[in-house]
Amino acid sequence: MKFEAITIKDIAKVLGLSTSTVSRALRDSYEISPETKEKVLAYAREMNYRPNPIALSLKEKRSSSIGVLVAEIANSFFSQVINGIESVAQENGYNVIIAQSKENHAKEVSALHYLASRSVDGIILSVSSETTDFSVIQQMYEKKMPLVFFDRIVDSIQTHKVTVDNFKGAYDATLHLIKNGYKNIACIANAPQLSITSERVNGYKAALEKSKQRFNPANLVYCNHGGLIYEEVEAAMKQLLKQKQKPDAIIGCADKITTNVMRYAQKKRIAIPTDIALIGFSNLDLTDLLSPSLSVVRQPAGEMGKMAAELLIKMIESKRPVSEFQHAVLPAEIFQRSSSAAKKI
Amino acid sequence: MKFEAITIKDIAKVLGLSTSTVSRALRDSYEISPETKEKVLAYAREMNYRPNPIALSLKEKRSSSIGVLVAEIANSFFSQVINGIESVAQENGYNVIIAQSKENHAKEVSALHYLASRSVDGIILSVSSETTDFSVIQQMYEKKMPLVFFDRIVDSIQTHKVTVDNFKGAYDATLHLIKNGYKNIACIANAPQLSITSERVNGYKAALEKSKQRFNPANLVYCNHGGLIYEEVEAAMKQLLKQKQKPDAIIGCADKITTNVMRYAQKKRIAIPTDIALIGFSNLDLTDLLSPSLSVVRQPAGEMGKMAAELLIKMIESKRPVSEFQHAVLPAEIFQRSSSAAKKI
DNA sequence: TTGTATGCGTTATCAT
DNA sequence: ATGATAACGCATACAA
Repeated sequence: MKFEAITIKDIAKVLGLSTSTVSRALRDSYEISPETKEKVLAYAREMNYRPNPIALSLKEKRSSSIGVLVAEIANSFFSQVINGIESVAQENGYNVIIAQSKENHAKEVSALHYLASRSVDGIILSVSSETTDFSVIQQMYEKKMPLVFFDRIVDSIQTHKVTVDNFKGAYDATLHLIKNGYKNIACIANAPQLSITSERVNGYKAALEKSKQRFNPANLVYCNHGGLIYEEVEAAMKQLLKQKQKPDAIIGCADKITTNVMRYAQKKRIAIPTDIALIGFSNLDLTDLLSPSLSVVRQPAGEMGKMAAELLIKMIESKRPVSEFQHAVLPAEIFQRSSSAAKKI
Repeated sequence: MKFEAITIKDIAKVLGLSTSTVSRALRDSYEISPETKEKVLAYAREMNYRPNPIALSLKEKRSSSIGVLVAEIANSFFSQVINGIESVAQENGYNVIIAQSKENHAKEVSALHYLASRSVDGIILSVSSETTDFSVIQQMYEKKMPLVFFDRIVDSIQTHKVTVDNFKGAYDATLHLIKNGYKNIACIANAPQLSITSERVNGYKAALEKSKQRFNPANLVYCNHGGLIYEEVEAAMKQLLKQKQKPDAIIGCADKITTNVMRYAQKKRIAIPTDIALIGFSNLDLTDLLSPSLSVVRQPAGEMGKMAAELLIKMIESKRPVSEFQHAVLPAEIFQRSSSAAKKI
């Protein structure tokens, strides 16, 4: 049997006061005499009184908790985002409830219902790579659930959004390869329906165009599960490498795609970057140590989380419906390893 | 203004029934006539009625949420553990509330108070590397808050514990180096007050002893912040390398220590394993791709999380106080990269 | 079979 | 300056 926490009622009984008096004393109301106030405060401190947040939630019709929906917690990008969210939430007296979709639409829907049924005050989310049907999200939006998208956004829903400059990240990465003499650059992208995918692919294409390299559609392969499954990336690599004109470099458009390309290269004894160069989006801790095999496009994940949490909390706490929605676009950073150390370029 | 969810009272009013009848009909009570039941259920379904979990919590004195306290969410080991916890929690109708200590005792204490004040039904935790004073945890324990420790446990508190076989992990790792001909193996360990630290250090010492190698105290350095700060590991490396008898191999006893040793080696242009070998505890995704620079001791993090969550939920839901506490010890796995692929040894 | 009343912990409103 | 009461949404002991 669990320890019963002390309540206002307990304090009232012991001190021979009414619950309302105690409540007011604790909230430092002006209409309570200094002596009573002192007495109540002293006793409350002594007994380590803490207001019951659940009772408070019931009364205030808010739970002081925000839901976070990501594809996969055990993914460095998402865990870094959650890290940022948690720190801001904590500062503002909110708690963070985590749910994951595992890149699966059905799980995503059930997780959203789950969060809503937990009466979170708002939700920060990144849609699963599988999702093409946004009706559940749309529904929550219409029911005025405060939402903030990050990374993988839904264009058709008008709310705060936080993303990185995916276009520029991919553009810079491609240009980086071109400048280093690569002439036949392939791109393994995430699921085509994701906003981040088209942005990155467009950056890739734009860099080719600007450098007068022709875009070859055979050099662009999509991974519908975001590279989560190794076999998916393996198939993509096989497809790319069976061409007569084999690519001499690859852009990996997601964490998992990048690492699975490396895994494939290792398995097939393809040397990076001797046989083929690789630059990838990745937020893994070690990626800057991996070179010379790899250059890395790193997303400011913690910052994204913080910003998303700030926007959401502002949204929750504003009395009137928000009229102006922000779309914050943060810069990605490209890291390249020189002979000595990883350096930002 | 947020959408107002439908309540039992609303249903009762529309259907001309009392709230208790509706409540009972929804819970499929035997004392309600089939017709009434049908009517209520149909309307509830139509209106997409969901019971308010907060009201339920207030009534039942349980929140159906479990708190998780880790050092750092954005650490692959912890995020993998959280991943496991979340999946089990979800299955059992619990939600997961995250808090992090950042390896700081003051933050740890405040996070614990925070979770308790959020009236979680139980807490899964791994103590911060800084912590030497367990009085707050002890207090919660005495107040019957269900607790499950994982990884970094507190021996003096009698409750369920989930750890990996740290002794054997370090023992095997050391033996692995010895078998490969290393003669002067150093160990960079975590904070000395952590349970995992002494276990790993003991495994290291035992392997040396068994192989008739003398343990040299100068070859053992502790990192009080768990290697979280790069400078800490840098200092440890400098200390080790300034000896006349420089070590020819290093065991890194934590994720961050391992990667920061690599970072140091890279910075100082020390080749791994040519100049010095390294085997480290690490749960990073890429570590098995890093070789030949590194062998890795990997912890079954997801499993630990699942097991911890199962134990905690069982504990929460058992009516009587638990009499027998489990201490589950899971095996660690050592990975070594051969010329072609990472293989488990 | 159904309805009424009470309580979970808190605060706001209305007395006194 | 303080107390009594109602309300948040739900479940349940007790009446009818």
